Amino acid sequence: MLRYFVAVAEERHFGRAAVRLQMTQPPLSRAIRQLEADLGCVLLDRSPTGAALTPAGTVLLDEARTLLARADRTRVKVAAAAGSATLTVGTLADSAGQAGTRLAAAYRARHPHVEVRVREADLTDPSTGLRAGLVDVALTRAPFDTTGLTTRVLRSDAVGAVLRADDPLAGRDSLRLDDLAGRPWFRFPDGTDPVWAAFWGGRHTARRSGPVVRTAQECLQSVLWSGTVGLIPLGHSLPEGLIAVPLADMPPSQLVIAWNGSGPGPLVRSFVRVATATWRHGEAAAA
Amino acid sequence: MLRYFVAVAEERHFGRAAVRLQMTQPPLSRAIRQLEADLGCVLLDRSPTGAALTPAGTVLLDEARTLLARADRTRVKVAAAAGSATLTVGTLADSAGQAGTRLAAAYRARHPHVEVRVREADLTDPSTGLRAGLVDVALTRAPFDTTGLTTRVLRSDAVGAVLRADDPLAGRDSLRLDDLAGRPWFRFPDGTDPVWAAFWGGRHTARRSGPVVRTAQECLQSVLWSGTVGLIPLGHSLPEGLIAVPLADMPPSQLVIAWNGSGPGPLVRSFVRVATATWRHGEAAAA
DNA sequence: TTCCCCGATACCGCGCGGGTATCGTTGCTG
DNA sequence: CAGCAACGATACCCGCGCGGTATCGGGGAA
Repeated sequence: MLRYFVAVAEERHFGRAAVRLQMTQPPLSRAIRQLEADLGCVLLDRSPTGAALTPAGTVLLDEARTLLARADRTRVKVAAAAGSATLTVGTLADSAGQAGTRLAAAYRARHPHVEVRVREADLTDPSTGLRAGLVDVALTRAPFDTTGLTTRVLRSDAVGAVLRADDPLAGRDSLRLDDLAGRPWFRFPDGTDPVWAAFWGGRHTARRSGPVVRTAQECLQSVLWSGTVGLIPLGHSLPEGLIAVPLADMPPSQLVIAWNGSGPGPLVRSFVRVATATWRHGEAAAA
Repeated sequence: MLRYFVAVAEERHFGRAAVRLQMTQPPLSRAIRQLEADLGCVLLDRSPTGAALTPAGTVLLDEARTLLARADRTRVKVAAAAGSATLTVGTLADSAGQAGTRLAAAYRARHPHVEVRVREADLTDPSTGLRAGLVDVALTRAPFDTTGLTTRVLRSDAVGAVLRADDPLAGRDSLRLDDLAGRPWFRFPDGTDPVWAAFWGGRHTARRSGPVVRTAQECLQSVLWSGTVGLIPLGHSLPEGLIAVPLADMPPSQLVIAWNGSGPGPLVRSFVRVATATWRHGEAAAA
């Protein structure tokens, strides 16, 4: 609230202040009116050319700067008193995409004093790492063993088959798994097959032989080098020479955030919060 | 938020702090957890015997007290810079009831520097007073001429007929206007009859003769002294010897807050806010 | 006089801050 | 040691408020 006022007072312009605050003008106008009602006096003189400070507004601007600065210092002092803090994030190499970058930036901005460690993981790792305490929170893709964990779906992507550009099926705009029958398949790392089998139900996909893939990139390479079937959530960028065709009868792939169910600490709670917000609002902004 | 933390930290007990803050324990617990997530560290050690401050919590308690004190001082300074302020409230003598007392207290608490003037009014006065600028905001009863005004209904009361205890109809638990046919009636002050006539539609109630009443109290006295029909919103306390019987075919009487439609000042906005909250939450609390 | 710019308003949807009901744990006690 | 009481946590619900988009009114400038 006070930040809003400071922005408007410094810009002397509601529109520019809204831009600075990364919001739109109407709610900002309303917020300032509410602040005025709360304090019981007019803070700004509105005019078609902008806004000017009243005497009361001038006083408040000074005080608000002081208060906000002091509040920031308080955050630092409290963090210092709490001692060093560490958060270990487990992540599948490319599962988060560019929103993951925004998440990292947002979280660092909010908790500058927290040392964030990243642990790359394969498909089996996130859940075991969480249970073992090696990882505090994980960004990964469903399905995996969730016993004892709390999860939240961040986004859901349709899955496509990855084909070489010269593949006879490459021109189709939609495929079914049956179209890929007989082609060589890949395997997931040890320990994940049962989960995937359950997830896919009767779909005859997990095989006893074939190359083991841990990430989408390995899966793509496998298409190029081993000629296996490739699967990837749509929207990922593909190497030259590969094409993704939507698979009509594949369940969507879910990007999931997961953490240990029992008593997550403040850092984990905050991380989940920021992550949820990042994917909720951020996806639209990125589009 | 900070007030919540200070309360818990001082009480070292969530339940007692919730009482002090006039709220319940669960949302308070949640708010503290959010604060912890926001700051990225644990502030309180919970135990079955209460809550103890962590080092970070100790630091925050001190800082929070300073910040809150400074914020209070800021309110005062801003109000002083704004100069003296006056709000004139127009009210029908007894229309607000005891919730009006709570409203006055709440508003005074929020704006100690504002001089609130009260202007008693009769049924015609609030709307003319508002338009003339004699009154900033009015608590009155519908209907009245609302052209150029903004109104909000605060509560709605069924209307009853007031009878002397020895009246033949006094034993009934419900009446219709026809039951009162032929009885002497009262008049409203000059200028209100057209509005009331429109409000009541075909109901033959406004008469050319009879005593003029401006408030419910006068209407009651009229019953005692002139033997006229009396009308009153149910729930008001009645003098000895009078009884109110619900009138089935009378529209409910609405307690209304009204103000000048064009650009209400901060004080009026705040008043409307506080009044709305008072009647929304306060009525249940008073029951 | 026309256009344009700025702030205000109207309206909508979702998340959050309130609420109630209930649980798990723990320390006390008979 | 078993039962209980107390405390904080959780689950769930609801209404308000804060965000958004679309649009308006009203002064200045050309």
